[in-house]
Amino acid sequence: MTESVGVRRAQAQRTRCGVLDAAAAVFVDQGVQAPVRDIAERAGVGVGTIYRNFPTRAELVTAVYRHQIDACAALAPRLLAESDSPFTALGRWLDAFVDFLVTKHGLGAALGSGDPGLENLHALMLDTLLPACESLLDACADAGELRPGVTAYPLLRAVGNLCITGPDYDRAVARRMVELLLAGCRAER
Amino acid sequence: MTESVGVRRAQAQRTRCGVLDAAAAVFVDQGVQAPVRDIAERAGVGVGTIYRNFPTRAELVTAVYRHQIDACAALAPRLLAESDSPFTALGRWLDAFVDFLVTKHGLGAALGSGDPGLENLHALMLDTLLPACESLLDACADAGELRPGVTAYPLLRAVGNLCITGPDYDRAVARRMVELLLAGCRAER
Amino acid sequence: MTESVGVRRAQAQRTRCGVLDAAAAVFVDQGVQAPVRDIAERAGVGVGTIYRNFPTRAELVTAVYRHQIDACAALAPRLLAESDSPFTALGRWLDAFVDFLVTKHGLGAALGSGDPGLENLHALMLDTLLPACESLLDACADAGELRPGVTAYPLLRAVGNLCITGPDYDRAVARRMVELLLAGCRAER
Amino acid sequence: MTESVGVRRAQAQRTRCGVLDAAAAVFVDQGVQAPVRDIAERAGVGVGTIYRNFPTRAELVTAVYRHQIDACAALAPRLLAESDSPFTALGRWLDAFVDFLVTKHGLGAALGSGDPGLENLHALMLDTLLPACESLLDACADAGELRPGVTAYPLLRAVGNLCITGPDYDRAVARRMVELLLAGCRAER
DNA sequence: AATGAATGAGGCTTCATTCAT
DNA sequence: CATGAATGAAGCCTCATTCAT
Repeated sequence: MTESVGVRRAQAQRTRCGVLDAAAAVFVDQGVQAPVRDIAERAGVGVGTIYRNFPTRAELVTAVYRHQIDACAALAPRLLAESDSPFTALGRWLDAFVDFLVTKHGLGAALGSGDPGLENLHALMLDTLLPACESLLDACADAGELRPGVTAYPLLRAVGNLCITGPDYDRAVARRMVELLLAGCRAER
Repeated sequence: MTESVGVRRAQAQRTRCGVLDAAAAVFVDQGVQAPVRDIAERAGVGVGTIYRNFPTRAELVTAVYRHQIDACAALAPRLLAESDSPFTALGRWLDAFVDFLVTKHGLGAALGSGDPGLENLHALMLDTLLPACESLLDACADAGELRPGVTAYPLLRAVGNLCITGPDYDRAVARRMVELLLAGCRAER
Repeated sequence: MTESVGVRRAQAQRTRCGVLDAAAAVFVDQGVQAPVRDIAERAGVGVGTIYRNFPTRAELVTAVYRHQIDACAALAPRLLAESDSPFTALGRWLDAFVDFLVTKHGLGAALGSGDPGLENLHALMLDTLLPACESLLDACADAGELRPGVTAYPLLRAVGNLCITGPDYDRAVARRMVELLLAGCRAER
Repeated sequence: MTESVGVRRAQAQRTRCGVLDAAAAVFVDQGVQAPVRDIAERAGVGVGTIYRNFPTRAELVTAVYRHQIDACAALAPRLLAESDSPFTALGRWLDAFVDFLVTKHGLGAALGSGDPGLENLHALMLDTLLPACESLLDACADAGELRPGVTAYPLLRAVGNLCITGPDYDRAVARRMVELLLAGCRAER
């Protein structure tokens, strides 16, 4: 009896993961505004299942990106330890962030859209990425490598915006633009 | 007879302008994907009138922004003549561009959306703003003030993206980020 | 003064004819349900002018075909006089009718549609073509060439229906089918 | 679990049938171009249900008539076996076809409309009725009862057209006209 | 009498969301 | 828990018709 409950829970967990995978894939293809039914189909479940697990679209979007966001945040201290200078670490970390954003296209637009239902995601990113970014910026500032007044939140938002790609403005271009922005953040010598 | 036709035409022209004003206002509130009916209501006309004057949404969007785009483009040579250095002129011109984009927020998102059908607008901006920006960049390059490899199109797209504002990321922040990007475009000494 | 009234009337008459010509042409291209605006454009007038002259679509349709209907009716006595036998005359007359119907495609469908607003046209055809057809049938009956029980009205309706053409069922096929129907109407020997 | 799914499917099937019945009824009243909403209302369902089951109007129309078309086609060999002569069988079969067409009046018009998108229906009729008719015609030809050059497709189209009924041109008249057409198809002795 | 701008009803279609099984 | 059929609001667009000039 207790066991069967465990089995059921495990099954539910697997369903949930399947939905997340499907949603991630569909978001790549169609953006975060993709029809719920498309996600359900890709996951091989009914739409009701999506709604049970993620009553709002924002919750789904948030859940989809939580893992990657966590991974990205966890990267910061590692890069800081590995790199020659804090500023180099910051550059590498932003590269990773760009990769994350550009791969999941539609996310950048979603973040920038000001959609009130996406505040969860926004909050999530703030909660995890902001501290990570701040730690890097602090290190840069301590090393005298950072132009004064550069703060984490606007920087992340700016990078997020720069990663809204399209035809003629692809990942490579986005990276280049982030590079330029970063160059502008370096303390003048 | 001829006169009354003229009167009618004038009235139609006024209607058309009313639609453009309404559309501009609604675009600010809701973005360029706002329902046609909302625009019609704000303009105090029927939806049919919108469709009569602007058969496709792209034509409406384009018309809404055409004047301001033209004005912005015309600013480039003037600033170039007035300013101490080409790079200063570029900075001022981008400020004007930012003002334009931020005021009409939704335009940035529209440009970044990759929505086919908005290619008219895209083309319009390329046709008018790209040459303006290029003239400034060329002048900067001639003066040795520009980091090699910075070109007009990605720069405009990037600035457009940086101007997608929201709560906690307003016009002032956007300006600041564009400033940093621009700083990154300056040739290192 | 009286003259200028005459001039105005003549002008109005010309306008009316222009509309009729345009409508006829548009009906050939798009059928009798073509948008009023298309007709107005083709005629080079405003839609208001159409409505002034032909308050209902049925009146316009009727007017468009009146001349040709009259001509077709007038053909009957001529063919009867020219032909070897009344049945031959009937065949030729139906050929002319088929040509009329098929050329103005959409008319057949219109007649068969049972559209209550097209009863004028229906009445017109009855008033003019029915007597013509009856005269031919009577002559055939007198000559003993007609299967008993064949009457004008159903025959005209049937021919009208047979002339609803489409891809893979064109004028030539329609003619052939009318021929077969006619063959079925000939008295058995 | 499996059972409840079965119940749901059965319910869905009943809904589907209800839609088909409603559509058939509405088509009789208003023709196959009737507004989707009218069909939905008559069926007591939402418009979405119509679109779920029949994404295009053509699919709906096709489904509505499929059963009867199949039944009609299946009649051909039976009549051929039962009847004295192939030509008699052909006559009886066309009678059945006429009954089918006249009862669902709107079908004839649909077939004759040339509306693209209704090609499914067209194809369906070709696929099922054409071979049936051809088998009868072949038998007639073998028996020397058929006028040379009479083929199935135009004949079916012609009969379809003859069955576009209206006031003063009802089922009985349509039958009579088809009889005459058929008489014209009989080989002359 | 002619014009054509404006209107808005009406039809189409999509999809987020609910709920009975 | 999962399902997916059903719903209907919401957008889109077309065009018949009116009416001020």
